[in-house]
Amino acid sequence: MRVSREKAQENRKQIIEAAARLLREHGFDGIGVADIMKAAGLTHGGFYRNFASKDDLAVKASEHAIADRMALLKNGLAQQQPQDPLRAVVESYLSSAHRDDPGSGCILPALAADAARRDDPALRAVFITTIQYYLDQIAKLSSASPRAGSRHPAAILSEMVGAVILSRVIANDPLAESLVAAVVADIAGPSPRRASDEE
Amino acid sequence: MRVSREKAQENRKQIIEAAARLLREHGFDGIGVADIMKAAGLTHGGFYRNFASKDDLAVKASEHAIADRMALLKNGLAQQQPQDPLRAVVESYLSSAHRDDPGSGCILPALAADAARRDDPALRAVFITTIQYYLDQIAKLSSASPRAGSRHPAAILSEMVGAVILSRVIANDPLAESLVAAVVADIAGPSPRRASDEE
DNA sequence: CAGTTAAGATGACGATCGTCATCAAAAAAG
DNA sequence: CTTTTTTGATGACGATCGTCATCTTAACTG
Repeated sequence: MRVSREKAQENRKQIIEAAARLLREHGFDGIGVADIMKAAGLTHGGFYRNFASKDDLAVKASEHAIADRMALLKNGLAQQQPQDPLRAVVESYLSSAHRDDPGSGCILPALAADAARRDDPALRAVFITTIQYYLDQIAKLSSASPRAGSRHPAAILSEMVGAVILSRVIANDPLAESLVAAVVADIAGPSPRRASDEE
Repeated sequence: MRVSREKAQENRKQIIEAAARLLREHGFDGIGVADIMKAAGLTHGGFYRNFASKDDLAVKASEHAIADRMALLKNGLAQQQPQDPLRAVVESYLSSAHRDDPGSGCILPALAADAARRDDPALRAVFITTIQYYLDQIAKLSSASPRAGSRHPAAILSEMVGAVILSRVIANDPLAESLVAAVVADIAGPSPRRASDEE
């Protein structure tokens, strides 16, 4: 049952998107090829016409996931134009929306520990690129922030990623909310008064 | 082939220790019961006389792993008596010895992301206890540190855990060393001059 | 329109998964 | 010493794993 080239290309995109979500939710070893294909609305048969291996898909899915996130961050900043962009990014990264939905979130808290266990250079490369991207962004944002660049971007990124991971493992425990609040305040300073009543 | 009670107890300990190492190295879904038993010097047959399930073993192994780490931290501080204990802990946590050997390291960077994906309350409880323990220790240590308690323990712990995870995924890339150095300096301040030439 | 190409469904492969029934054998209990 | 108990080895179960061969079918090529 051959389909049109456009349909085939769309199917391939569906596979990558389903994989991006399911791999982040269940880990590289927590989800199978068949389940990914089913989530994409296909059977497992056509998989190896699209990808060389499951590892290959993992690379493509990770790339797609992080490209999505980069676009989301860029658009968010462009239309919000926050006065403290670093705070805006941290609050978004540590929001319950992000913490409670790893499937559409950043690959670093979701998959970095998994990726560290593989010796797939292509996969590691995606994570190196991702980390470098975040470091650049944080450097740029924190220089435009009230607490101008007082900390190294690597420190801020580590703290953000660690906080998301820890908050996820203790989700539903009151400890989670206090941890997140402490980290937001640590990075962006205490919550500012509303813009209308600034001194 | 029955063995003595002492031998049986020792075997059980071997299983837990092998599991603690292999689970941290390969993740909960990355290693099987048979391989764990083999690493413990046994066959897979006797497993379910010792543990109710693989999940049950994961809980016991995580508990053992963190108890081991707590003892190591306690002993290290007791015999070193560092003048800046928080710095000593951070430097140890971010040392290449720890980063390059997840199998005998802290369960937070190794398994927290994995644990967050399971809805096993017993397993989550181990991680909640572990996090609470670290928060208490950091609170205690940082009040005895030169940079006295200026930051919330949750911020410091998140940063430490995140840094280990990120450094592991980019191991062998020069970025890893600079990230670790930046995080150590961020938490403990710039490397102090030797004690002999303090001002 | 006829011939060719390729996408995807079906189904199977060997391996491995978690789990358990069974059994041999030696330790413990009497 | 005899009997009972229990450890751990053997082996198998159904399910699932990643991967691939085959075939149908329809899109593309000429």
